[in-house]
Amino acid sequence: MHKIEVPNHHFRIDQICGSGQCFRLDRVEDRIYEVIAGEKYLKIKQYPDKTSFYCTEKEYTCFWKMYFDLDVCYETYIESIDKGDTYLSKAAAFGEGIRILRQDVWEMIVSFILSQQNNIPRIKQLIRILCEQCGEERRSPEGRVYYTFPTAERLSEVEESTFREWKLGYRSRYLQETARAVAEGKVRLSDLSGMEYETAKKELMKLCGIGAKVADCICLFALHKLDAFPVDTHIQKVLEREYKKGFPFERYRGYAGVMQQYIFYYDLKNGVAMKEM
DNA sequence: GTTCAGGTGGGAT
DNA sequence: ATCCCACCTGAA
Repeated sequence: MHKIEVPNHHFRIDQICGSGQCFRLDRVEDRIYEVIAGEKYLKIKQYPDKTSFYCTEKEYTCFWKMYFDLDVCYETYIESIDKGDTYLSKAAAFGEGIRILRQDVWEMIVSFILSQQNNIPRIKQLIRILCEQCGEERRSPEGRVYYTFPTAERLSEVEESTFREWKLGYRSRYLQETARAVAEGKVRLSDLSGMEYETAKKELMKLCGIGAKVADCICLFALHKLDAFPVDTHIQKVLEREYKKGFPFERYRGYAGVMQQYIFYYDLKNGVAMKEM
């Protein structure tokens, strides 16, 4: 099996895995991860100093390098952090290997519609059901079975009641209506990446089940609009606790979303650590 | 039994 | 505009 090796410069798969931006990236063995993006499958092995991508040179340069945003230097983002901002400095040091992925728009729309009032394991489970029921079965180079992410056209054919049987709950209607709207071309997904952040966000919010928070997640994790700063209940609490005078969005103009990820990951992992004490 | 988990839509003010 | 609350489900 052909593989590509890259140094781990501000790149940690486990951190990306735990940052909640991707629901189809999983650790399958020690150091080994698998990710499915749209129709594509990739096996990854990450050592302390380097990462092996099990794919061809072409697949790496044309897709995965871009997908993991490996052309961008995240050290620059981290170095720009206000040294007097102890909380953000600690958060960034803790999650320094996080990268903002460039995921598929439709996949993020569905994933974050399902994410509301839901936890990560359950979101993953719901996505797994959708892929197994409506995606296409494929095999990895090593023969592992996986399922592609179902298209809007395919999901628009599914009854709302069927989604409810699959335990999507009240999100069933949102998904049904959004899949239909996208399949009918009411919102043209291919146009979104060319739009400014605010415009793309407004366009996304035309879809049923997509409010400000979900739209920001889609802007950040699919459209790579780094201005997007999704505020969920977790981030809200951190802002109230650590930034009573307001978060310095001006200072991080153009990449506040990267800071959001450091904060989110830091808060999420510390929350778990606290519970285990 | 209650609350909460990475919110949103719809209706009342 | 802003507030309020119902909404599916499963786990603590």
